[in-house]
Amino acid sequence: MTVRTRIAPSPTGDPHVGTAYIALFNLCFARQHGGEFILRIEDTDRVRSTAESEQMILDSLRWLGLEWNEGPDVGGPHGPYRQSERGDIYAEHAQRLIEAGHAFKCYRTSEELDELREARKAEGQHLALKPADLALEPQEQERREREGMPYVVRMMVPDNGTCVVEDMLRGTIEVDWGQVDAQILLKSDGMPTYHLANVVDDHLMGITHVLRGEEWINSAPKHQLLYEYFGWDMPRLCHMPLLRNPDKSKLSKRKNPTSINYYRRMGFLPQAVTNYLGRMGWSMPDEREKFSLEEMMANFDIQRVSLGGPVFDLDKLTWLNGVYLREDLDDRGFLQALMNWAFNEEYLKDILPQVRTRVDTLSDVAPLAAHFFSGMPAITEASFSDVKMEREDLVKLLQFLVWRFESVSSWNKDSLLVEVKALCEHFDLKMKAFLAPVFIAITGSSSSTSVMDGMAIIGSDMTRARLRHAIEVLGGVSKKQGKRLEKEYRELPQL
RNA sequence: GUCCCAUUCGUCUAGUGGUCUAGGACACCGCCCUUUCACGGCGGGAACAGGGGUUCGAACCCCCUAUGGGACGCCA
Repeated sequence: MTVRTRIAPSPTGDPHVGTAYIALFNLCFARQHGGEFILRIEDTDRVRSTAESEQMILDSLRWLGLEWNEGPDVGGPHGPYRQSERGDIYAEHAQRLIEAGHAFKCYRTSEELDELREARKAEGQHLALKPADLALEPQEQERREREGMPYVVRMMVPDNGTCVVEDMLRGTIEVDWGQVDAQILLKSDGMPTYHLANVVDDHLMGITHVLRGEEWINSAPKHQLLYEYFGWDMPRLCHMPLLRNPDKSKLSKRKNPTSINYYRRMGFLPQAVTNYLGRMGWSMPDEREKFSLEEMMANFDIQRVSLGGPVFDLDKLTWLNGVYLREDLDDRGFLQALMNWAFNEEYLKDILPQVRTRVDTLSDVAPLAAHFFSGMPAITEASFSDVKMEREDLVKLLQFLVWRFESVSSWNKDSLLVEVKALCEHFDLKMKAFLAPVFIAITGSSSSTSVMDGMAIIGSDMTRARLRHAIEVLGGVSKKQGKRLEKEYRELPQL
């Protein structure tokens, strides 16, 4: 048995807890059956993945104690789709489908596609674009081909009938082919989409089981059809429930800290995080709350996965972490954990330059640098009383900053400065005035180390979490207010 | 809008037709322990979404409704 999961790198390289969650279940499932667990990072867009962001993801999975196999090199662009010496296996396979009449070149422009979709929507119909909808008049097709216009390769899909897909947990899922569109297989730049790449290299790598997130259910018919077109055996599919925010929506960084790095920085023990993830939608046969990865693998049974999307509950994770700290560590172990966490040369070397020039005695260091070693600062609305700004404007400023920070692709001082400057301009504030409330939100006091450096060091999730915390302390944003702010934010000129 | 998936305490869950006046955990509340605060111990409130079937019997099987989520990209 060979089980695999694919992970999409995030632009910041921050590995999502959802990624770790899926990886954990893949690993347990594979090990339980004595199989291999293959992890593949993929990014056919090549906008997210850099050697650095890839490394960050692998590092944090390793930190959690998850292990994986490389899997065979099937000759395709591996990982972030590097070009292979052995040629482009995806283009070759797409060509095979075209020759067999299972795929076709589509010269439709994106404007035309928008129109088609608009028309669909106006009719109140389903939105799927079928091969027949996309077909051009033969002369037009020929013209565009002759003029070398860009094209994509799409798969043929039946117009109607029922597609039956088997899921290991959900049983039979039936989808009307009319709902399934003529999926793009090869983009106009020649790169494969997930759908093609996933099928082709899973087959070549001998994958027998695929455990992935529930959001892929709707694509399963396309994948199944591709296997049929190629005449290959299809791996068994299993769609795991999605981790949720407290409001039940799909776990997102907009509403929660979702990065493994946040939990690491926050001082959670890797075994506690892994254990907690293992309790999401799953339970040990004896229902115990605390178990190691080994125990989970030994007792694993995919059928014990419950399908309701579990809400990620920080309180319970925190409690569980406390249990580990108290029960599993003696004084020595605790010290070791502390050193592994933050009291090590690697972390301290980033902080010391911030601190050295600002102290007169060594005993000044701990209070001054406290925010590098803590979670949410102990602040109240009164903490902001020296800032000459209305409460509402304060909230707006912090909220806008959070939103801008959400899209920062590479978390370092320079890119943060770009965001801050942009907002200074928008609010017509000097940098100093703008940063005053940010300072309090991040460091918890009105005098400390450089806040820009501080944010760079504590990382994106911790920074956003503290800014959000400050917003809450200031009374939060009501739904109505949030909508208004969002509208204003969207109208900001993008830089 | 269309389709798909789901639905047991506020949250994570046990439960796969009788052992369910529904069990455990987090959170909350109370009491005990304690020179404070924690930890720990004991206890409490708190759920089968609703309606129809099937069955001697339904949290469990079927149907409908409701609610929630997901998908509908030259993202993954």
